[in-house]
Amino acid sequence: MKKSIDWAEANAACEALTEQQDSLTRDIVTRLAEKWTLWALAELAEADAPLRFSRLMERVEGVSQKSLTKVLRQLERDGLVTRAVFAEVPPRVEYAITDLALEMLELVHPLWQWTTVNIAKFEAAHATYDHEVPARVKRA
Amino acid sequence: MKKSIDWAEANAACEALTEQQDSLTRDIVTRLAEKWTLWALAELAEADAPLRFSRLMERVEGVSQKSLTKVLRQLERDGLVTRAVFAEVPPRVEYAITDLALEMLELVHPLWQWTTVNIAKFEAAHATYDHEVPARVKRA
DNA sequence: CTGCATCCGTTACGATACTG
DNA sequence: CAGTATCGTAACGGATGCAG
Repeated sequence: MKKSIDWAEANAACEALTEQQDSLTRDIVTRLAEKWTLWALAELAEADAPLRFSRLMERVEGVSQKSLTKVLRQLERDGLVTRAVFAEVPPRVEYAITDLALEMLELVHPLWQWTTVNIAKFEAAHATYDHEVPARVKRA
Repeated sequence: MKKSIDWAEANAACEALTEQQDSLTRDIVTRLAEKWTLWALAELAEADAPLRFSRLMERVEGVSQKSLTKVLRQLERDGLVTRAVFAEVPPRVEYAITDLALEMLELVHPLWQWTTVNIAKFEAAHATYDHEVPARVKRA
């Protein structure tokens, strides 16, 4: 069960990237954990069809217009969603998830799954933490 | 190659969690992508031995003391690293990665790997994005 | 050596009001 | 309907100085 990562290989892969590519990799992964990104992607994936801005906003419960707009713009820039504007009145804009994003979600899913399965361990860790004295271990 | 996620099942798993557990799951995943968290964990995993604060700080290039301290405290609370204080002079504090964190890294690794392998696609997406008019599609 | 306290600029996010 | 503009709050993260 302990297949342990090959760090030599992993480092080699990292160093094969340009400075810029390495930075971009970091950015992509970081963005995944911004407050609404994963949620929005998951809703688009689950819908399995293009969604209008307002439909998507209903599903991503609690997001503000501003934040959703920003997140979607970023995802579009990253090639993870497509944005289709229809010149109608009233205006219609549809967002859809790309194959690239679907592939990515396939990899994020096991991580999420594992976290939910092991959530008890994290709860336990938090419960026992209080004992520790954060700063000094010192006696009086 | 398109094994697509079973959303019904995924949702069921989510709803089996308490409000608090769901929130904690989100927190854990979110923290993984905070600026230094993954990097610090990876260094501890690669070292495969406890590291002193200053050794770790050398390896996590560019991190400030403040940020590293904060990250390590959080990881300790989450049960992902252990912190051993030795009552010596000068003081020695050693950080080590836990099995829980190693298990987690196993799942994060493929995501990172995939991102580096597909980095060209993201670069391409960014390169072609400029054409789009972010706001109005309007004619003149 | 470890790491807390403080200052400070930047970014994230929400609420509200307004436009095509 | 789908944003943009503006405002205010909060959190992030670096730099520096100090303490045990």
